[in-house]
Amino acid sequence: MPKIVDHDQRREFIAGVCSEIIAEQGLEQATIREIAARTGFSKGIIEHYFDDKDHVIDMALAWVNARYERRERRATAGKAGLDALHARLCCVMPLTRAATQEWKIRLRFWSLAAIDTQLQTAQSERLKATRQRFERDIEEAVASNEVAASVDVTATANLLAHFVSGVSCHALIAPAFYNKSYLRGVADDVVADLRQCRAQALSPVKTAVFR
Amino acid sequence: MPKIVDHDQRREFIAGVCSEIIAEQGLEQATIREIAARTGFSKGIIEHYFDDKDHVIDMALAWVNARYERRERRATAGKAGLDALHARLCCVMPLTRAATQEWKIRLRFWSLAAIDTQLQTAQSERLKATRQRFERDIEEAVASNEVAASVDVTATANLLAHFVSGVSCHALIAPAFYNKSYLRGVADDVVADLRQCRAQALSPVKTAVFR
Amino acid sequence: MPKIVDHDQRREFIAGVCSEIIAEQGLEQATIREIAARTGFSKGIIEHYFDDKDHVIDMALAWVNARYERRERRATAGKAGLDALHARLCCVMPLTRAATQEWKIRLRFWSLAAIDTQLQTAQSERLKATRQRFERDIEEAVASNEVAASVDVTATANLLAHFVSGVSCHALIAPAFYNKSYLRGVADDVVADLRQCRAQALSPVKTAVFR
Amino acid sequence: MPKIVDHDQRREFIAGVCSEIIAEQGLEQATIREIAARTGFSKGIIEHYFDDKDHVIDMALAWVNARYERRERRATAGKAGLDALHARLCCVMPLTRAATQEWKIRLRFWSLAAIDTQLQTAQSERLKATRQRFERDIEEAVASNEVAASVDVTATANLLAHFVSGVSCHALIAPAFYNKSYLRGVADDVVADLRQCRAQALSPVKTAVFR
DNA sequence: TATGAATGAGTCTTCATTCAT
DNA sequence: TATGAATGAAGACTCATTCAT
Repeated sequence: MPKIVDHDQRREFIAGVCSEIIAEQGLEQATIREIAARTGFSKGIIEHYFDDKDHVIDMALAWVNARYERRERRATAGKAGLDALHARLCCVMPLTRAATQEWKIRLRFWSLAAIDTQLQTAQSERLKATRQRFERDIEEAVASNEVAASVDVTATANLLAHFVSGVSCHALIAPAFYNKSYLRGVADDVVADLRQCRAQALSPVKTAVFR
Repeated sequence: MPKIVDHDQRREFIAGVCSEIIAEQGLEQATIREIAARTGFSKGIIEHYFDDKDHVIDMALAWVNARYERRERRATAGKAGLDALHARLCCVMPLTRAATQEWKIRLRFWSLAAIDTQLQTAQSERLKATRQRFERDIEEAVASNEVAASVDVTATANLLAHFVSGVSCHALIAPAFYNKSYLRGVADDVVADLRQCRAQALSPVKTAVFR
Repeated sequence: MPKIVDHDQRREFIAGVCSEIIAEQGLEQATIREIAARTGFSKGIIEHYFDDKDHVIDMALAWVNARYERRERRATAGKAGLDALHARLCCVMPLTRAATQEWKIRLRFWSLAAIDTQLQTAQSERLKATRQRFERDIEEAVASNEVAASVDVTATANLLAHFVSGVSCHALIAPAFYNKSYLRGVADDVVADLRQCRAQALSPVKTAVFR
Repeated sequence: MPKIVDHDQRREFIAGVCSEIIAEQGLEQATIREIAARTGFSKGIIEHYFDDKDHVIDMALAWVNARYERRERRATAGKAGLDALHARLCCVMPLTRAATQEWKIRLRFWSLAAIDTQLQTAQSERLKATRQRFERDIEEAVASNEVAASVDVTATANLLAHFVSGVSCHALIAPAFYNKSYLRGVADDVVADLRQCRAQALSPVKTAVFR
């Protein structure tokens, strides 16, 4: 019998290394050769566990996404409403090495999806899921009277998603200016503003932004 | 007797074609060969006018940025305050073929800058300039009493920048959902919310978001 | 206690599957991988029963030849003279799926032997054996007075061999034109013409062709 | 201006070298590397003149076919009827180095066409053209009373084609037995037998073979 | 006996770049 | 100024073969 190898486990390992390369050196440098060198395997072994290079890349993206979701679940476990929302924001934004790595990869795949219609489905699905998690948080906040019922949940969730994507992108390309302290500040502010909605009992506005 | 050729003009032409390729087919497809084929020039001519391929790419980015700024200046000419801000937002967001093309290219270069520190300077400079234009608009709006003086101009400008980047990215990868009508809607809402600040005479909050 | 396996039987099975691949997809596609996949065995098992890939290929050719001879013996059993000859012709020509498969493989190995002197010995031996079977048929036909004694047996056997190889090759590359009905027709004609030799009592000519 | 190179001429040169490799070492050895080495060019230059490897191979086959036809035209120039037929037979059969080379290549492509339906069209077209040239010769022979009018022209042309293909194949794999002297002998015999048809005024038979 | 993990050589192809003309 | 000939490096992929288990 041959050496027993857990294919999934090894695939995961390779995918993880590949995602590191993508984050550090770029998608173009994620060559079979580089992946082999970094994993310590030979070039051929990569093909042994994957159909082709695209398969490795796809798995690397999936690996990153899975890791992010695991992290987000851990960060929001036991929390609800604005608390959960705050944790979620802090988990997405590039506040840790892992989150920064994820954004570098995400940005690259967005730039691919922007050009290739075929890739848009997967990316927009993920976007939708993110927005829905925000919606759930806000709904909980409304239910627990943390936020005024007049708030447009969907519009606000969308705005939050746009805001968090934008600030994260900006943090990647101007990390000195949009540093961790800045990121934490805007996360606090955003949640605080949402909470204030209840206190001031404002008339309902569509987006609840800049109100 | 050599043929008289306007070098700058030709460089601009080539840079423009190159930026089209980047937007349509991706940075990797912007090969000397492809650029030569699309421009109708021979391969050698390309490197005759440019140092090397990177030079062409750099010029393509510059060309796109220049075109954007020209467009923005035209769109905001004669406007001030929230009017100018609204025009600026509508000009940046992927509401036209040109703006969409620009975002595709911008996104790609952001994904490069996220990895390569050397490229961050140029990108963050541009980001700063964008924020400053927003600041000027808001300051004008405050001066003309369109917006409450209590607003934190810099924080709001930053938020606007984050928001517009985020929504533009999302529009690229989920164009059906975040379509032109959606984009115009959020632009209207954002400006309307800012204006409402004055009417309700709210207590000052730091970010003026989700208040 | 090791599993009891009939080596020869398994080798035969693998060789048969390999010959199928060669006939359907070509010699180049007859890779260890493909053979393993088609047989259901693992890659290692193939080389366990064979020295190396060439060994498998050689056995595949042998397997095809053996199958052909078995088929020919059955087809000519109890027959003699022109009857046997006719049966032999019909058995060789690509009139059945099996015969067609055999010709595809034969053609490929001929094209190898044409280049590699080492392979010519085996192939020319087989050619000689075929010719000799034709000679025996004709001798019997002469003995039983089916064919004129003046016929040059060896020359005629050679001609028959050339003819049958040529028409079979042509049937492989122009199957619509040189179809089964055509093949049966020329087999009938050839035998009929040989028989007519006796009736017309022609003066002996060397090749007895086109006379 | 760049060095002036006649593309067609260079393509022809490369195709010729490629056909040599195919004939001497086999189609599989006709790699870009080998072609480059034999031509003295670098690997890249091959791609410069051809779309891809298949293009080179296709051109090599075309080159061989063209050379053959040129040779056949020269050999039959000024001849007609059985004279032309004899010249044609001697030109096709592997009596010269060139003709032998051609058969090695032809055999290989036949073995491909036998498997790949797509390739059959071209090959069967060439087969048809060959048969038609034989038909023309025979018709001329009939017209000039060299051959009995009772001969079935098409059937005889087909038979000649089968015969010449078969004997050529056999000469490739058993060159010692079916040597040049043998080939010339059967060519003479076949033509002589056709001529005798007239002399003996035989009753018409369908194939005029072995009569 | 059997499996499949692992390796490395070889193939086609693409590309930036240099340079002779 | 302009062309494209020529080179060589690098990439993905396929495959036979070896070997540990």
